[in-house]
Amino acid sequence: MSKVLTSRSENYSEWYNDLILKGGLADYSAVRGCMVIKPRGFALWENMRDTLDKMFKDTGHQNAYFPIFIPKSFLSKEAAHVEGFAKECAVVTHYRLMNDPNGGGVIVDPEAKLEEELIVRPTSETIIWNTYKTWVQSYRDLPLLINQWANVVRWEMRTRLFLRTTEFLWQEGHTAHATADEAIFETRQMLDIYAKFAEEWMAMPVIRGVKTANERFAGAVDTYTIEAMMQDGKALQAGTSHFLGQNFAKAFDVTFSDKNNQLDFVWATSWGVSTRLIGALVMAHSDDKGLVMPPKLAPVQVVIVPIYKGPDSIEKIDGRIREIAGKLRGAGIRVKVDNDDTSRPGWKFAEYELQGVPVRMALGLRDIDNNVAEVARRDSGEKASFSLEGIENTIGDLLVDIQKSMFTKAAKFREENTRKIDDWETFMTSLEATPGFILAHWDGTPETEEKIKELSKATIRCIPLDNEQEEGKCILTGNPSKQRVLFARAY
RNA sequence: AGGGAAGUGGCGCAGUCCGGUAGCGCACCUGGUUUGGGACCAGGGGGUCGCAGGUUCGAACCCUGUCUUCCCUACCA
Repeated sequence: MSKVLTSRSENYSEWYNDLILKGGLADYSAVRGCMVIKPRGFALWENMRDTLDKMFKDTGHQNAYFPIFIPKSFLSKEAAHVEGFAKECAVVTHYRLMNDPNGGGVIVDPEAKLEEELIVRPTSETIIWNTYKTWVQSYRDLPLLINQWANVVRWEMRTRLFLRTTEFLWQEGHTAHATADEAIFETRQMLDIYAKFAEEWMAMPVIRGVKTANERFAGAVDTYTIEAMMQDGKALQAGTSHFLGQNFAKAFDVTFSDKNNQLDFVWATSWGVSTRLIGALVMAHSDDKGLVMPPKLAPVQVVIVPIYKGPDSIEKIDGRIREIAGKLRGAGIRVKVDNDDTSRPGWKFAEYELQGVPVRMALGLRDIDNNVAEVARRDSGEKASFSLEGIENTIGDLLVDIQKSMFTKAAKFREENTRKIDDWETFMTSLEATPGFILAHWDGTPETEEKIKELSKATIRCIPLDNEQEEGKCILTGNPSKQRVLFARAY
């Protein structure tokens, strides 16, 4: 057997790329920095999307859609916002091609220059707030709770499948409120929804926290984040929720009359998660055999592989398998039956492990005679013989257990790789030797944060919410500090 | 943008130093035997060697130019 995957310990980046490509989630595309999401990867995204979408709607949000193009002038209305995105925007300057008069292919028609260039949205705050201006007049129009599922483009220098691509899919929520308190509540509520999704659906423990000024979203007053630990000990920002204050309302002149007929600017939030979640899922759980999907999101939860012994057994086995698959589906389980006769069982076993299917059932004549199936769980690799009597309940319970075990395992890994450190030397050696999360004191100044980043490549991932207050001395400067913050190297 | 490497069937590569008309593994197609951990045998199809010039009787190989991609540094969901 030739080696299929690079091992985690050998080369973490290559391992990750192999998982995506060979696990069939995505491919590189003809366009630099962009990727093709393949059906298997997209099915995973759809499961994520549908789950999140329901959570958004359960909290009163509605979906809408805004244009992909943003007039250049919109971007200059909020100073910090431009600053943050200007360097990575794709710009549309022309609207027509023509045949090259000098022969050859087509060229941009110089006559067809746009009067005002259009930016391909890197995020939609500006075009949305320009619209909200016309939607909001009175406190009766508030709150405005809108989400959009869309693609955005950020012209990054270096890309990485799912984690950082030039174009990516995401959802972005944009809300408007009458009071700051209400907007802050919304910001926190959406952060909690993201955390719940990460932990209960992705089986990925996250730390909720607030970003420091340096790491804040361009144009936000406060940026909240969920940070997850990947298996190489690095941090990944998995979702953000921003309290935007009145910044965008002021930039786009969005005002409303309150009950006392007083005019005020609205208070805003925005929040988003992207296809990066797929990258997070892959890096958080997979092993050297391939992907490991949490049952709640896995496009296929159970694969049934028949084991034939000569052509006469096929009919007998297939009949029994259809029956079992029917029972499982009846119990709401997503089942695939692989009775493709062109590949052998051993190949299928390896393939579904690569794809991360949580449960595999193998069924041969031997099993049918004993009224059992061989059941293997992907997360631990354990195999056992299960009675076919009430198999739908047994498998249902098993899926629940796998979901739970995956979370427990990831949480344990995070705990083992999170340390409290109080001196600079240990901080540096620890980052090199055993990457992970470090809880350390910081004097609260952007300068110190910047200096630490420069020296160690570690950034403050967040100031955890409900953080324990504790007197201490800054890891770098020795200045007084009131609490520990979360440091890590990050993706 | 600065430094490093690579472009050869669908994928991964060898061949380049030393020029002689393209090969290996996987995948694919046909037939057969198989099927409880990535099967085996036999036969078969597919590449103007990134592109453009040049040197030469002759270029994947030498020379010049050019384009592209990947890796390492700064930004980011």
